[in-house]
Amino acid sequence: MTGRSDDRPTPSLEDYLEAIAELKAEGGKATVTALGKVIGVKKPSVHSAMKKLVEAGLVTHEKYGDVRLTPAGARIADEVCRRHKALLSFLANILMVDPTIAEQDACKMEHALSEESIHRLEKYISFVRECYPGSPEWGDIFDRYVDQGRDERTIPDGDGVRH
Amino acid sequence: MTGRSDDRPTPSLEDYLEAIAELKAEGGKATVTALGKVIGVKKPSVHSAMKKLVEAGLVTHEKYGDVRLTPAGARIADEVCRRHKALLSFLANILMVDPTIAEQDACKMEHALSEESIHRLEKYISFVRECYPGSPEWGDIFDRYVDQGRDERTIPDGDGVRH
DNA sequence: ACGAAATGTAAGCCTGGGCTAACATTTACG
DNA sequence: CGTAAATGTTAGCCCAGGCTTACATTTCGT
Repeated sequence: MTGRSDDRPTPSLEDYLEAIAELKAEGGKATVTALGKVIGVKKPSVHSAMKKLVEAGLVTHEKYGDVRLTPAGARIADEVCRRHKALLSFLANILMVDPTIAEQDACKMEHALSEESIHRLEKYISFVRECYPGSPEWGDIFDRYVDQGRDERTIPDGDGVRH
Repeated sequence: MTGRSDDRPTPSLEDYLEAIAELKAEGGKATVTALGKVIGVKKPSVHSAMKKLVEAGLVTHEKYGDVRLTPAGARIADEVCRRHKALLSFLANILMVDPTIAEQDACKMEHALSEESIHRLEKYISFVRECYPGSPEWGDIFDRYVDQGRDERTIPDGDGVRH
């Protein structure tokens, strides 16, 4: 009863599924070279990854053709994308981490979080959004807090992190 | 200017460093078998990991002796531990994920987050703690929100996850 | 429509990080 | 104090997931 099909593909394979979905979403074809560029690996690496995904029944890939997600593959790709979006939103909009770094971190964390945690994170994000509707102060307040260590009054707490 | 010594050991090696620190903290010796039990691997795996950590100058390990962190190793172990604690605190205390799952997720994510994100996460945690000092309502409100999809009024969102 | 450029595939290598089986050393107990 | 149990080490294997190099197929431009 822990969580449904928690037999996730490996992080690497999840990345490939995500990239395939991404390319399709942009109206393009998921070719071996395109995937290689998106993910940052060489063509033969993509090829062998596709072999594994085909075996797992997550994509179809005819010789010299493009790659397509099966329903099962699409479902997983959506899941990964959902995790990515939630993490990115939290990092960028709530923690207000630099967008580039937030993106990098989301890419890595999206493979590490359980379904339960992501579920609650999504809820938390919308909860915060609804409880502080469009509050423009929020960013400033938290930003000052991060830089100074306290809200208004400056009382150094000496935790060593300074920057 | 991106981030200091961002040449982290691999996730696996970070786990070993963390475990060594943990064992010491509990007043024990970091032996090969103890490490194997903590991390969940066999002795030879520990052994070869230690070889790498010795090469990297992060631990000392004399033949048939116990393992000790060098200053550099201790510094990294502390960092990892800091990341772990921040993530665990966020998951367990703010998202209120089940403690066991929170612990598992923290273990995996602690290798994925950048220094910048962890820094801001730590600040966020104390910020929330200070802004909602001991509010016992908080947990209930958010909990209901998670289960119901809205704050007070019940508007099911049908996302299928139920538990 | 044919050959060059782009694209896809195959074979084989490397590294990280596990494992087992076998051997070495140390520890502890009768 | 000597031997069995515990502990540590070595050698050699496996898998994931990259890589290069070489070869196959398709696409395109003239």
